[in-house]
Amino acid sequence: MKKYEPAKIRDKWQKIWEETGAHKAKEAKNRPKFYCLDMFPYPSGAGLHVGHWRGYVLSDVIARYQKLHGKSILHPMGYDAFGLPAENAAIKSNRHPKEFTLKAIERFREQLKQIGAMYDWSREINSSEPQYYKWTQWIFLQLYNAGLAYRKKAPVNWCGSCQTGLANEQVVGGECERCQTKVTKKELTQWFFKITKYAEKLLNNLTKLDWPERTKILQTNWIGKSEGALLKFKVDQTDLEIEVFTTRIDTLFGSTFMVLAPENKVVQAITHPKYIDEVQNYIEKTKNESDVYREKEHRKKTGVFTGAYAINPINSKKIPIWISDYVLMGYGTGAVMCVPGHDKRDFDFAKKFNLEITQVISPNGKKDENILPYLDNGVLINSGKYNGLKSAVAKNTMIKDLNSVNSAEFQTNFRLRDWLISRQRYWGAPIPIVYCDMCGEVPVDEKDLPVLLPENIEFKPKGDSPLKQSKEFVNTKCPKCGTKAMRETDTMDTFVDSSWYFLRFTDPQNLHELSSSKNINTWMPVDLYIGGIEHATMHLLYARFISMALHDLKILGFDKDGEPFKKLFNIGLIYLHGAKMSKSKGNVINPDELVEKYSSDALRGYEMFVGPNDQDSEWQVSGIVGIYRFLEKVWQYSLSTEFKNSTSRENLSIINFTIKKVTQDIENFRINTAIASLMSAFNHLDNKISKKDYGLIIQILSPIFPHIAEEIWQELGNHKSVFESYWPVSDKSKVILDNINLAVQVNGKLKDIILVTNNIDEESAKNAALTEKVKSAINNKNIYNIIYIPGKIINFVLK
RNA sequence: GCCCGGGUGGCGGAAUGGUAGACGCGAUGGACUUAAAAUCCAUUGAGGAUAAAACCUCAUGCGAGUUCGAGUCUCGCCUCGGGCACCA
Repeated sequence: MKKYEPAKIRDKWQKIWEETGAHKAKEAKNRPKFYCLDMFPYPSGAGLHVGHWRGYVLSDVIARYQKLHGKSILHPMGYDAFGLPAENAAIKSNRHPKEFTLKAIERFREQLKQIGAMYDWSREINSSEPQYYKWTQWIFLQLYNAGLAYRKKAPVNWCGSCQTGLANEQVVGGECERCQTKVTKKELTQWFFKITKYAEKLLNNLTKLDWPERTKILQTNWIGKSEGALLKFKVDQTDLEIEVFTTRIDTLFGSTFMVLAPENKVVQAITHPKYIDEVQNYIEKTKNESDVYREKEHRKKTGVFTGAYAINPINSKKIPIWISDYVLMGYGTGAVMCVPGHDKRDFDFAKKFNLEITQVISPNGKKDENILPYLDNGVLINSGKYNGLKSAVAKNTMIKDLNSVNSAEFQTNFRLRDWLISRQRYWGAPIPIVYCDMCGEVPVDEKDLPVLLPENIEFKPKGDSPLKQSKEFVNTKCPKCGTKAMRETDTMDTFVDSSWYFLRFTDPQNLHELSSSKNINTWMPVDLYIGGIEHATMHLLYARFISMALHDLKILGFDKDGEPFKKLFNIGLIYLHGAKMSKSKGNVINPDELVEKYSSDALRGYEMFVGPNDQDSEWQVSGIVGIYRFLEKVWQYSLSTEFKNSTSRENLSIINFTIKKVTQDIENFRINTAIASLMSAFNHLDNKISKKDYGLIIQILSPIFPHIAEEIWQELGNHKSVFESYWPVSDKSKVILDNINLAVQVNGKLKDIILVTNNIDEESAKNAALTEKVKSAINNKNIYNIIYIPGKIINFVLK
C-alpha cells in the first residue's frame, strides 16, 4: 500500500490545478456566480503567520463548497501594496519602497500558494502598479467632477513620526494607528472626500446587509446620527445670531448660559472689549494644545467669559456667553446651549464658574435639586406653559412653537466627518490635480492618466511631501490653458486604493476601463467577504462609500443600491499565549514549517478546527497533530479497505448522517464541528463499504482537505477532479433510528437511560422507563405528572 | 460613562429549553520495539462510597427567577476583551 506522503500529493495536485486552469474564473453560463473575496493583504516583510491563514482557508472552504454546488467561482487574490508601512520599512532597510514591496509580494505569493486555495492567479493585482493606480486616480477625478472631492484648509490629525496627516479613522486613542505616536493638530490645506453626503444612506442600507450585527453596530456608532433641533439665539445688543444644535430642546428653560468653541469665528465679533485680552489668551492657549490633551477624560473644565449675552428664545432671558475647549468646532455649530441641571459637562462647568443651575426636568414632576445633574428624560417643571409635559412630547411641541417664530428647525447631525485623503508621503498614488496661476486648481485629463509616481526620488519624510523635491514631477503644463503649472504633491491615503479593488478583480487586465460593465455586472456584488473586524469603521465604510458614489454617478451599475458586499464574515483572531499573534510581540507561528511537517491539508484543517471561526481562538501548538492523525487514518482506510459491491446498513447510516451534519455546518461557517463529525464518522466506519458510497465521504471532506481528497478520489477510480463532482444529498431514510436512547428523569434529574425502539408509543415508553433504578428513585411516592418527549426524555414528576 | 462580545475539565472547544463535556490535544497505564519515535488499546470533570463495582453528591463566572426540566430564557451583579468617548 502507498504511504501517505502529503507533500507529494500537494505538489501533484497543485500542479494539475494550475495546468488545467481549474481555478480560472469562468464566465457564468447558466450557472449562478459566486464571488468569494478575502481582504487583500498588505505585503509586509514579515510574511504570513497562522493567523492570516485562518480567513484564507475559510474562504477557500466556502469557495470549494460553492463550486461543488455548480457555481462559477471568482476567488481572487492581490496586494494592498502602497502605504506607510512599506515606506517606513524601506527607509529602515535603506531600500526603495518599490523594491521592498515587490520582494515582499514574491514571498507572500509563495506562502499563499501553500494554502492550496482555488485562487485565480491570473487575476492577481498590485495596487502600487501604474496600471492599477491609474484607476485609483480616475476614481478621484470622477469624485472631483461630481463635487465629492474637495480641498480645504483644516486642522488635521498630524503624526509627527510618520510626518503625515491622518484620517479620523486612523487615529486610535489619540495615537497614530501605525506607529502609536501621539497625534497632534496641524493646519494644512488638504483633500477630502465628501463621505458625509452619504451618511444617511450608509446608515440606512446597513439593515439590508447580511453582515454580523456587531459590525453593523460599529458602523452605526461611527456614523453617529443624532436627531434634534437647530436653535437661534440672538446676541444681546447686536444683530448677530448664534445657532446651536441640541437633542434636548425640552430642557431649554434650563439653559442658563452658552459656551462657544474657542475657534468659533463669532467669538471675535461678540467679545466685549473689556474681556478681549483674556479671551485671546485662552484661544492662543487652546490652539497649541493637542487634541489628545483636549480630549482627555476627567479633564477639569476651563473657560473664559466673553462679556456678551445671548437671549434664550423660549423665555427671552439673558444668558452669559463663555468660551471653552470642551465645545468642539467640528461638531454641530461649535456653540452649545448649556443646561447645567441636565448635562454632566455643563454641570461641571457651572459649578466651576458659579453659574446658575435650574432644574427643568424631573422624574416625577416634583422639584428635587439633589438629583442634579439629572440626565434622563422626564416631566417638565419650571418651564412655563410646558410644565407637566413629558420630554418626548415637549420636544415636539417646543420645536414647532419656536419654528413658527423662525427660531428653530428640526436638524440631524452626524458624527461622521469627511474623509481626509491627502498624505504627505511618497509611497502612494499621486493626486491627479495641477495648480495653474491662470486657472487655479485643474484636474488632470483622463487621457493623461496615470500620473506616474517618479521612482528616482529622496523619499525620506521631512514633514513635507517628498514629491515636492522632484522638479520633473512638479513642473507641468496646465491641462486647461497650457501654461506652466505645478502638480499636487500629496499622495492618496491607501484606503482609497483598497476602497475599490474588488471591482478591479472583475476585469483586472482591462486597459481602457476600470472594468467593463459586463464584467462588473457578471460578478458584483461580492457574495462573501472575509476579513478581520478591525476594518469595520475604515475600509468597510470607505469601500461602501466609493461603491455607492460610483453607482450613483451611473459609472458602475451592479446592484440596486451600490452595496459592494452582500455577506460579510469577520474572521476571529488567532492568539498565542493569550495575546494576539504578531511579529512585534514575538508570538508568531510560521505556517511554512507546519506545512513542511504536517502538510497543507493538516494546517488547513487545524485552522478550521481551532475554534468557531467568528471568535478569537488560542492556538494550540500540538493541536495540528490531531488533524494529521485523522488524515493518516483517512488514508489508511481509503487504501487498505477492500471495497465491496454494497455497503452495510450501519455505514450508510453514518455516511448519510455525516453528509447532513457537514452540509449544515459548512452552511453556517462552523467548520470546526464539521471536522469533528468527519472524525467521528471514521471512528465508526466498518469495512463493508462500496467505492461509490465511500466516495460520498471524500466529497464532503474535499472543501477542507482538497489535496488528499483529490488523490483518494482518483484512487477510487474517478477520472475527473472531485471538484467537478456535485455535492451529495443526505438520504434521511438511510439513517438508522430503530433503537434510541431515552433518558429517564425523576423530578428533572437523570436516573437511567433505556434503549427503546424509535416508534414506541407513550404508554410502552412509560412502562419501559420504570426500571429498578427509576422505581427506587421514585420510592413509592405519588407520580403527579409525566413529561414525555418522544426520542428524548421521559420525566416523572413527583408531588 | 455609553455600546458590543466572551466566561463550560489540565488545554482548544461540543451541546434546536431535554443524557453537560461531542471532537481533538495533553496526561496516565498497557501492547508492539533491543530502545525510542510512530502506531494501536484502555482510562481521564471534581468529591464521596466500595475489596471492586453498583451507587451518591457537586459542577457551565456569582446571586435570584421562570420551567416538569436552564450552559441555553429573564433580572441583578462580578470579570476579561473590543469599540466610542467633553458629539451638546
